[in-house]
Order: sequence, then C-alpha cells, then structure tokens
Amino acid sequence: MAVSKRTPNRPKDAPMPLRKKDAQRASAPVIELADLKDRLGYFVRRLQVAIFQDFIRRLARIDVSPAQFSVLVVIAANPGLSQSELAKTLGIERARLVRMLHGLELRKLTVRLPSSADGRWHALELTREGEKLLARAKVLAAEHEEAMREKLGPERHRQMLELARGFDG
Amino acid sequence: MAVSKRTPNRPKDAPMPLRKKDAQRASAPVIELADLKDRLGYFVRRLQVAIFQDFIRRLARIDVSPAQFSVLVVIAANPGLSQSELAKTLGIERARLVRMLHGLELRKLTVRLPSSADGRWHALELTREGEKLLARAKVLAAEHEEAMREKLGPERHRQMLELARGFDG
DNA sequence: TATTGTTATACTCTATAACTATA
DNA sequence: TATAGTTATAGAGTATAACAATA
Repeated sequence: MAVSKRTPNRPKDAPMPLRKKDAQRASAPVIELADLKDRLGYFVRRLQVAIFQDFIRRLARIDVSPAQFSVLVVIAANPGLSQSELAKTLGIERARLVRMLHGLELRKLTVRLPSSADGRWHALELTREGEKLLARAKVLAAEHEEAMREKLGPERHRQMLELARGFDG
Repeated sequence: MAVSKRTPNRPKDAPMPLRKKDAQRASAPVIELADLKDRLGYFVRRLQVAIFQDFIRRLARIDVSPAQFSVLVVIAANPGLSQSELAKTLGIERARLVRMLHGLELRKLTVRLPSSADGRWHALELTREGEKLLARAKVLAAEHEEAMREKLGPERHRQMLELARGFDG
C-alpha cells in the first residue's frame, strides 16, 4: 500500500499508481517478521495459544478450562493437599486459586475439608461428581492431544513434549 | 497431611498422629502431576510464562511488553502496513491493537498516517523516537534470548526454536 | 454488501496489598 | 512473627458486538 509520508506532494484525489510492492501486498500480503524470527518466546507463545484454543474448544461442552483441568488432575492425584501446595505446583496465584475453587465448589466438583493437622490448611479433594467429570475431561484431553499430534506431526510433537517437559522453572 | 474426611470420628482437639505421608510432605512436598505429564500444552504454557517473565523484567526499564515489542518490530520491517495486516500477522484482535497503538502514539513511538491507496486504511510507521527505542529494545531482547539460551541449554534452545518456528497456525 | 478502524462491554487472568485465623 | 486462606483492587488480555467511514 502507498504511504502518504513518502508521497507528500501528490494531491489526495490524484490517481494512485500502484507500485510493485502495493500489487504484491494486495494479492498476497507477506509480512516480514524480521527480528521475531530469532525470539523463542514469540513462537512458543503462538504455539501455546494454538494448543489452548483447541483444548478450550474441545472441553467447552463440559465447561472445563485448561487451568481448571490442571487443578482437577492434581487434586485427584494428591488428595488432601493444601491450596498453597496446589498453587505453587501449578504456578497459580493463591488469590486466583481461591476464586477458582469457589467456582468448582459451587459446581459440587471439589471440597475444602478442614485439615486436622493444621488448622490453617484446607485439605482438597474431589467429590464423586468431580471424579466423574474429570474422567470425561481426560477422554477429551486425550483426544485433544491426539489432534495436536496430528497437527504438529508425531515426531515434532514427541520432541517438543520431551524438550518442554525437561524444563523446570 | 491428614484429611478430616478420612478420620471423621477423631475429635478435633485430640492429638494428631503424623503419618509417614504427612512427614514427607512437610519436609519435601512432592506433588504428582499425573496426567499433566502427557499434556504438551501444560509444559509449553509453563515454558512460555517463564520466557515472558524474563523478557518483561528485562524490558521493564523501557516499558516495552512482549506484545508491544512484536508490534514495533513488525511495523519497522513493514513500514506502511495497515492495522488489519498487523493484527492478523501477530494474532492480535483489531480492537486490542487500536488501544495499543493509541498508547504507543501517546508516547510518540508510532504514527497512523492516512493511506493514499485506500481511505479506510492507516499506514503505520515508527517515528524517529520509535526507531531509537526499538534499537534499545532489540539489544535488551538479544540479552534476554541469550539468557534463555543459557537457562535452557544451547542445544535445547536451538531445537525448541527450530521446532516451534516450523509450526504455523 | 464488505472492510477498516473505532468504541464499548463483559469476562478472564495477573499482580498487589491488606485482613483473619491459626501456628 | 510467620503462614494459609481470603477479600479487594487495578491493570492487561480476550472475545463480542455495534457503529461510521469508505470501498
């Protein structure tokens, strides 16, 4: 497209001669990423957004977000753990977790039991209903993972999982 | 830690015998990730957050976010492109980009020039000040990338960049 | 009618700080 | 005093819808 700054003396109503660049962009715009090509964060972010979009879409029917899924999975595998432990494990703010658990509790999926070991703690557990929903969520999450494997290619998927898994904090 | 549900008959004020599990968690809590270990999205998300945290911290002194950096880079490499093209390229909502460009324009870093090719378009460009700030940002971003290379290990960094870069949408 | 940029709204997430109760 | 959970707030990001100007 033409840039006024570069043709400041041409009247605005004059016919606009298309330069080669204009014609190219009009039919098949190829935008240069330049320095972003060397930024790992840029590509990891784009990949993460794409993965989450697929996950969110597939688990929309049971209304489970990626964060909620991770919370349900970790509680199920570590019944009785505290909110602080859970928050630290998943990198969620404790304050955020409070509201999240409130929502899950309203849906009768999780419970905060008083810990008999320390009066300040809550022992987190899934309800029977929570376990049943998690079972359904795991099926959908496995389908999501398989879709990602197909989209990325099995070999790239395997390598990425291995590389990302090996990274801790 | 002890879970009340599992010892419902013990009075709350009775002394609490520590089971082995309790003692373990108190000293070195090892929380099981279970199913999350097979979720690429989980690890990619954790990695992306870690990368962004470093980037944000390093570019805080010039007040440039990852999204702002990507916008400045792409405008600089494609002067005169439209907001729609920019938004589509970076996966940013057009409505979001409007507010972002408003902020950058208030800081005299970018300008929206009227396009002489199409009255609906704005031709985006950096100001001289925007170019100067971007130059500084690129230096800090390169330092950030080097830090990531060290943190991940050069080989993992190279492989991840190659794998993630090869993924499109 | 379709597109570009814009405004407005609601919702989620992040980042803080402060408060309570318990230790 | 230190910690666990809670509440409140501000800011950023996402997702929509609707609108005016222009094609």
